[in-house]
Amino acid sequence: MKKANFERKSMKYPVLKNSPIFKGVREDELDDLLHRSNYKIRSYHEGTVVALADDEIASLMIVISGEVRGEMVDMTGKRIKIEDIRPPMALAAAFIFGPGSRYPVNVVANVDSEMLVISKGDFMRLMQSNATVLSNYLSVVCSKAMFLSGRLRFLSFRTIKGKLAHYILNLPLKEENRVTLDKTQEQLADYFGVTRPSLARALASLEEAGLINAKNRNIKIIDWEALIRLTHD
Amino acid sequence: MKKANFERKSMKYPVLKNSPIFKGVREDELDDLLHRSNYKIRSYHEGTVVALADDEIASLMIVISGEVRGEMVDMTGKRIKIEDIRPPMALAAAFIFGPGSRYPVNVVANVDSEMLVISKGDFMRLMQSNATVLSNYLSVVCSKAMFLSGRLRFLSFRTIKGKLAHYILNLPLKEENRVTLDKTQEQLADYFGVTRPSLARALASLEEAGLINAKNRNIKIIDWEALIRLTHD
DNA sequence: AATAATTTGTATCATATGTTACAATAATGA
DNA sequence: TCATTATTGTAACATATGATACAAATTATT
Repeated sequence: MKKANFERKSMKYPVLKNSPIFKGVREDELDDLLHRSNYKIRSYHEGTVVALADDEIASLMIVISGEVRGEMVDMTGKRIKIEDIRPPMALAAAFIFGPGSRYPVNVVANVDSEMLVISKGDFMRLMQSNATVLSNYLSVVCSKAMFLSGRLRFLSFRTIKGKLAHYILNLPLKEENRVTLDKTQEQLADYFGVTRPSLARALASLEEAGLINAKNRNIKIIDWEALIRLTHD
Repeated sequence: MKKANFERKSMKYPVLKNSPIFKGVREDELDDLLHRSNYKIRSYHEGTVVALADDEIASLMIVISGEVRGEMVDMTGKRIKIEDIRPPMALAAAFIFGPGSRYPVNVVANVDSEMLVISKGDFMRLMQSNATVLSNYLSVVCSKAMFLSGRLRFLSFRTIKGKLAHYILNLPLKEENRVTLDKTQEQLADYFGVTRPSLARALASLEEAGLINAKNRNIKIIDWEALIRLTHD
């Protein structure tokens, strides 16, 4: 027996169902929305430029296939990769509707890639016509703002011990007074924006001061009060 | 002759016309929008709590009259003021629609104040029905994200000289190679998150190294290349 | 012009962190 | 099990910055 009878017309870009912006929209509805939104598909060969830093942001662009990267170029021409963006994520989603919004970095295709492109105006109309998309997009932008705000507060701790205390206190408790670091010291140091030996020193210092017991990545919290105090410097 | 003939029904809250969220909406339209949005007015006496840190954000709140402040309370009970919020600004506007969004700080009335309150759901419907409000709000949130992102990048400069170089290079040119600092060293140091003497030292150091000539707040840029190089550390 | 209040320039000292290097330990794979 | 690699613990030193203090210079006010 052929399955054809049970098949419905498949989505053009099924990956969009999982995108932060379109998730929760019914398939047929999504097809319809897109169709009315004047979307375009643009293809980029490996290594070609998708957008240049300081280019004005004219559209919402979502990676459909392949992979692109954001990168900065310093004076000497050296490239610094910022992040990879894979399907079904969008470029600079939280910046699109800012006044005079421009791409903060260069965007280059890591491999042959396709982007779904919807102009700002069309996308705004799309949000007006579909509450789910509006809600999704607001969630994306607000999340980004919250993330950035949190990161900013985190970096505003002066000392490494302060950052470390904050980090430890926000780790999930394994058991009574025990947490486990989820990154290597190397990764943690990078996350903190400090060097690895300095981080190790801070850990040792917390232990020497009797605030914690650190055995490999397992940490037993001894003095909660003092740890909390460190996050208030 | 009486003026009454020429008077039209005045707006209930004219201050809203200048709010980032409602600006550009015609008066009668705004009245109508508000009326359909189930808005409420809440009054707060001086010193009373408008919202507590970690309270869930249930509504958009706009200061109509008076003044409120965001403040953190540290362990010892000491209060640290974050910012004052005056009419017609909103509370935590960029956080409202984040998943599980909560107030990041306590909000307290500085003086007797009134707040316009619209529930998240009602405000979202309002945005769907009015393109100007939608556009305004998106602009507010995206601007915030851009601001935070820029601030983050700024703070990621390790050295004070790096921050200073970046700051100087982004100042508007008065004339050929000349810029003017728009803040006192005190304010600048605060903005950089460093101490005032350290900032002065950094300035002196740049001058001694021959990158700039600093006379009071007037700065003459001598070595553009070297300044730019400092922003790439 | 005289005086007061801010703002700026410096100095000294303590400390946190970066830098580099190497050994010790743990994790991984043959 | 052994060997290899990755991770962690420390050390020594240089440097940037914080903290504090005070004098000089500038700006505001009378």
